[in-house]
Amino acid sequence: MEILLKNGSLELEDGASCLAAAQKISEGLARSAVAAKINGELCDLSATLKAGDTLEIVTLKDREGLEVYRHTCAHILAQAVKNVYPTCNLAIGPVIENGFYYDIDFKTPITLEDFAKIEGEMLKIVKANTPIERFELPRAEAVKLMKKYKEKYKVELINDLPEDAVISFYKQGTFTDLCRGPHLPSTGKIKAFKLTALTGAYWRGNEKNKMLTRIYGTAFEKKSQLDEYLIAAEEAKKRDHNRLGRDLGIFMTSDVVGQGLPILMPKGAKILQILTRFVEDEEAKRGFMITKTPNMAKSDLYKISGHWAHYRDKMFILGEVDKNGESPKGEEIMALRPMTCPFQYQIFKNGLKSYRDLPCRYSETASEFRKEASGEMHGLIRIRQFTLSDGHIICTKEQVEDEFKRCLDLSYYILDALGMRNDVSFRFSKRGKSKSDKYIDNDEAWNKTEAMMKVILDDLKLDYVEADDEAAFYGPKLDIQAKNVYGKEDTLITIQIDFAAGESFDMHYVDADGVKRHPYVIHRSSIGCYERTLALLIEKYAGAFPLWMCPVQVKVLPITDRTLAYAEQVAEKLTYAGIRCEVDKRNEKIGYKIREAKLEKTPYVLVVGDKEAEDMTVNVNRRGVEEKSTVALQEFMAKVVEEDAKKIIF
RNA sequence: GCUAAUAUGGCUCAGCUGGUAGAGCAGCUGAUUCGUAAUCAGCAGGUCGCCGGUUCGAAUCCGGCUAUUAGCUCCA
Repeated sequence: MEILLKNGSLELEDGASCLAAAQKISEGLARSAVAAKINGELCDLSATLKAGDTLEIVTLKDREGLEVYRHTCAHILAQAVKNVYPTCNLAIGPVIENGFYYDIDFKTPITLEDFAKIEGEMLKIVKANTPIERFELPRAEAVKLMKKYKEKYKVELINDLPEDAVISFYKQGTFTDLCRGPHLPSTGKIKAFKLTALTGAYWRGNEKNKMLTRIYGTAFEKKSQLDEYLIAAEEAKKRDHNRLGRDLGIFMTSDVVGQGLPILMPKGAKILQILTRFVEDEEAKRGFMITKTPNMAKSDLYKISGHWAHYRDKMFILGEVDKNGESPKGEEIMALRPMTCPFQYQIFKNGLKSYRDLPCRYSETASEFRKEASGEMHGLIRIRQFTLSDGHIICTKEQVEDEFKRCLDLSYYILDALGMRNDVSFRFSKRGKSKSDKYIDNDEAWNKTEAMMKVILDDLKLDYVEADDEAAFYGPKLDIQAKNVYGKEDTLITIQIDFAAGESFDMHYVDADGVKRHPYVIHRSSIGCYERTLALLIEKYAGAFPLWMCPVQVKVLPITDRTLAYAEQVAEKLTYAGIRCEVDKRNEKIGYKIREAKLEKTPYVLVVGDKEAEDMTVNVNRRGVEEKSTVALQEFMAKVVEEDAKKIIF
């Protein structure tokens, strides 16, 4: 029979396997093959071919090949765990970005110390080089088999498979696991693996279900690649803002202040001030009106906005309330604001608006408060009080598209200045099919707004992923996502269209035809949450920020006390020119001072000695540049001022 | 909130199976006045996160709380 390849064709015996095909092409290919694709479908190497099939051999060079490899490793982990702890129950064991995990229900909890034992058992399974065989069963038989092995989670999985699903199993020696596959032909193919973490995870991702034990691991083709990966992961941790930010004196936390309440120290506060001024000025240039609204309000406001019904458990409430959110004593209840929207709406409602007043663009550097669950806090990324560049554009239906695009343009501009434009991805966060009570109940509004946003996003040719059940309680969002050093993704910036607020807040404007109409609202952030953005900046630059956002741009180091006066004179001139600088006045050797200034990642270090003092020059050490140069102080100042204004990203 | 781990001077960490704390860096003092990533010496600094329990005796064992970290859930 004839089999089609990417380039050319192959003559094989009837019923030949993919592996046989690979062997016919070359022995080398057969050795490196891990799976195959028949007519584009990923399958085992043992899968048989039919005349006319298109065949592609998958190796570890392919992403899918590595996934098959890691998935097989997950099965080896499962088998090893079953060997060591026969009473445990297996749940699921998928491949993830950098490896795999397996969720397991242990009768008695295991610890990290048990990893050695499990890894040892895995090694035995690999060394035994057991063949891995696929077989299929009808549903009833499949359930029976898993019941025999007392795998209750697998039984549940089988029962939830669609009616027409093929139910397949993989058997390696005495171990059999429910799995769609494909897998490697035998366990001996695994060369380098390691178990990396031990955590908990809810069965089926639902917090109402039992929490299982999740074992994370990874596997590579070669030991050297595994080592490289582990070292890279260690290196990434050194950039972790939560460590670096503290080391560099950017922020701290205090037990007595509380969880999720970071304290920004002078350097961190300075960076935020620089970013805030930049953003507020840019917003003003783009027609935003700055507002300053209260940090708290009566529950009455949140009842109108829907927060009281949909968001109350995440709010800090001042005063005693019952489970319906009412004061048992009939007192006035205040709450810290989790968002700025309802406050800015009050400004719009102040006085009758004409269509000529629209779009009405409000923005504010707002402190917001959200009672995140205790386990959810993380450094500066997830906190309970944060500063959001929060704004609302109140406009006509016709203006929505243009205003939305302007919001995105502003965010692009800011991301460019931060050097982060290429670090983000886009998510269209919809309610989608999910209709839980966490969303405002208005199908028409949801459908209409989601459709409207999709048209805009498609028109912008944005490369976005759609995500159901990720919307805000009041509407869909365009989320601009960024990843931290651990690869965990968070929302940096969000732009949202709200179609219901006009009506629920009774906002209106008088249109050209004299009719009162409800406006549309765009909720948006330009730079996102300052603390979170700062966290990602620390990690991106490993603390070596672009000049314009450095809390200390220049450090002046006198060589001896003789030139201290000159150093101070230099610093005074720099400060007067708007350059942020410090003088290291300590009586230390110049090498010592340079070392410290460099560890602090100061962009410019100026060494001043007798020579420099004599002719009003400075010896310039640029961060990351080996050569040093002596230039006139005036010249240096002009250069730094220019560089600062340009917001050059290095 | 859940599953786990961790908590020792400002920082990084030692302190084995319970006998009552130690180093390096930082700090302070003195000497040194030095030309590009750590000058030398001395001093000081800790009720071992907090509260309770077991014990003749707890940094060490047990419980509770607080905080931190990874993950789950959630999310700007």
